[in-house]
Amino acid sequence: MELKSTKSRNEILSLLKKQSAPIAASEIFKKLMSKKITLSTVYRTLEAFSKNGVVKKEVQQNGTAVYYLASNEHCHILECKNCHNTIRLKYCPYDNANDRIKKETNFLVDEENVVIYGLCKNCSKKK
Amino acid sequence: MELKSTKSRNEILSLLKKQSAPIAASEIFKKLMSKKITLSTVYRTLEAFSKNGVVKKEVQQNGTAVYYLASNEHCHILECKNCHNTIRLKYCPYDNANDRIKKETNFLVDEENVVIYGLCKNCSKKK
DNA sequence: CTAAGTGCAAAAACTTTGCAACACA
DNA sequence: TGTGTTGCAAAGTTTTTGCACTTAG
Repeated sequence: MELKSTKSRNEILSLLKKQSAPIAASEIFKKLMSKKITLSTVYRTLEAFSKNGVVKKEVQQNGTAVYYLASNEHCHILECKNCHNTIRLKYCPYDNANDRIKKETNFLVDEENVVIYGLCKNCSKKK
Repeated sequence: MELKSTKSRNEILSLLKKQSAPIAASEIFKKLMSKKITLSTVYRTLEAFSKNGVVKKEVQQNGTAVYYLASNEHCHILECKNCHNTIRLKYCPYDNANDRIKKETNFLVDEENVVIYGLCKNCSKKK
């Protein structure tokens, strides 16, 4: 798997760099509409990037996948189910939990939700 | 929304009671094949149960949804990505993490993964 | 009786794939 | 030049929906 550099791939990569939260393939497709990139190319590129470790994929609770740059630092995003605003956490809230799981069961958690769903301050007040 | 008791619903409910891990709609359909229940009935029943709080739904990382009885006790299941064996946790490993998030950001986490993915003892050794 | 549930088939939403044309290294 | 990449259209999966018929309460 060589990973050639092409126009499409560069566009997709630089778009991903601009994102502050994971993005869906269809969104990428829409945002790069003017660049005439096919949806299948978007999917294939994202898959290639995934295999290469450049991006990570996460399937949301609505069933659609979102992608984000596999940056060096492991971080999490809180997304409000109501207003869809996001908060970026600068630490991993699950480190301790995963350590405990490891100690007690020898189970190695390797796939956490990067996006954590819930209600933000404002929206939880309203309910 | 009344939630009538029907043959199909009773079958699905008792099947759910037998499960030790979340199950997909297609699996329910297959297991109840002899009972002549349509796949759309399975989906509609699960949706009705969800709305009623009888079952919960979770979308896996492969994009398919799984369902489980909303039992009184909040628990988690560790699923090995390699061998697919499951371990049932009797506590919520994320309680502390969610408390901290709440304190620091006022964000109320309400949708955790019930199924946590990773590698079990044996499979993590092999790699 | 009548609102809710079901079967069937068709549609929807997202993702993958086959194949021929194309472009990077 | 040759392998990886792309476009296009078609197919695959899982889930949802419309409508006429049936059933529980």
